[in-house]
Amino acid sequence: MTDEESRNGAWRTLGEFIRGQRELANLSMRQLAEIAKISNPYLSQVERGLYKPSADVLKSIANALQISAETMYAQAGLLDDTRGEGESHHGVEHAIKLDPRLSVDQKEALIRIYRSFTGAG
Amino acid sequence: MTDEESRNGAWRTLGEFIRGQRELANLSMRQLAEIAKISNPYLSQVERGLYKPSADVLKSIANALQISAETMYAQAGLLDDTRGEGESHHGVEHAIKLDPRLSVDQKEALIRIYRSFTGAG
DNA sequence: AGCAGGTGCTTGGTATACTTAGCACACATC
DNA sequence: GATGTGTGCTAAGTATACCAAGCACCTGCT
Repeated sequence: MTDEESRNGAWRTLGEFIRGQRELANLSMRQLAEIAKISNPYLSQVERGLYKPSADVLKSIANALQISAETMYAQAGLLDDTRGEGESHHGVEHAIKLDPRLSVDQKEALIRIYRSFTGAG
Repeated sequence: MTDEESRNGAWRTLGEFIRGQRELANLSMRQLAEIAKISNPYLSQVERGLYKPSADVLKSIANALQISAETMYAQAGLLDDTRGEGESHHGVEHAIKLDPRLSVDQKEALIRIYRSFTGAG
């Protein structure tokens, strides 16, 4: 649910944004819905801010409108937070955390060693 | 859309990814759920790949785990991933090499350990 | 006047994301 | 042994994202 923002917040403008992009691309609801593989009534409701589409659908729509998914998520307020505040300077730690070849224990070990080298922080 | 892939595809690994990050952060399900403002049973189901969380929830979890929403979406396969995963195993070594806080010896040590963990190649 | 094909929107239902209550097991402390 | 607190998981319900069918309106055609 995440608060009441569900209905008032960025989702409203997201619908307007989609409608704008759709009209800009000279597509009817049915056309866009067809391409994005969603139903046209649903698209209608999304554009009027009645529903908040899932990221799946969002990506599909972005694709159909030939804009990046990132732009879409940004408009949806899903990327907002201060651009990687906590992690931006953790190049090594971040890379370690994301490495699928390492077990959790191995990650912990590596990070511990890394921090001992850099003096924590 | 996402017919069978809904349950077999990237969503499975997303759950594993979340679980890994959670354990790495030394958080229990209830703790993480508390921070991310979702219920712990739901988190359990997400981690086992039974459900695909909405972008909203995904962002919330990412936030709670102190990783960027983008990384989360990339893992979920929701971002036309142009980057992020390609660096998966070169990522760590590369990040180590680029870190200005590490001495050459320290870099060599870390990389050696890292390779011993991954079985090198 | 009629119908054919376009537009966006409403209705009613299904699938699934998500929650609250509670189970089953482990490890303590009494 | 009992009691309390931790863990993850199950069951059953609610909320909502999403779809198929169809309505109301407009425009052009014959």
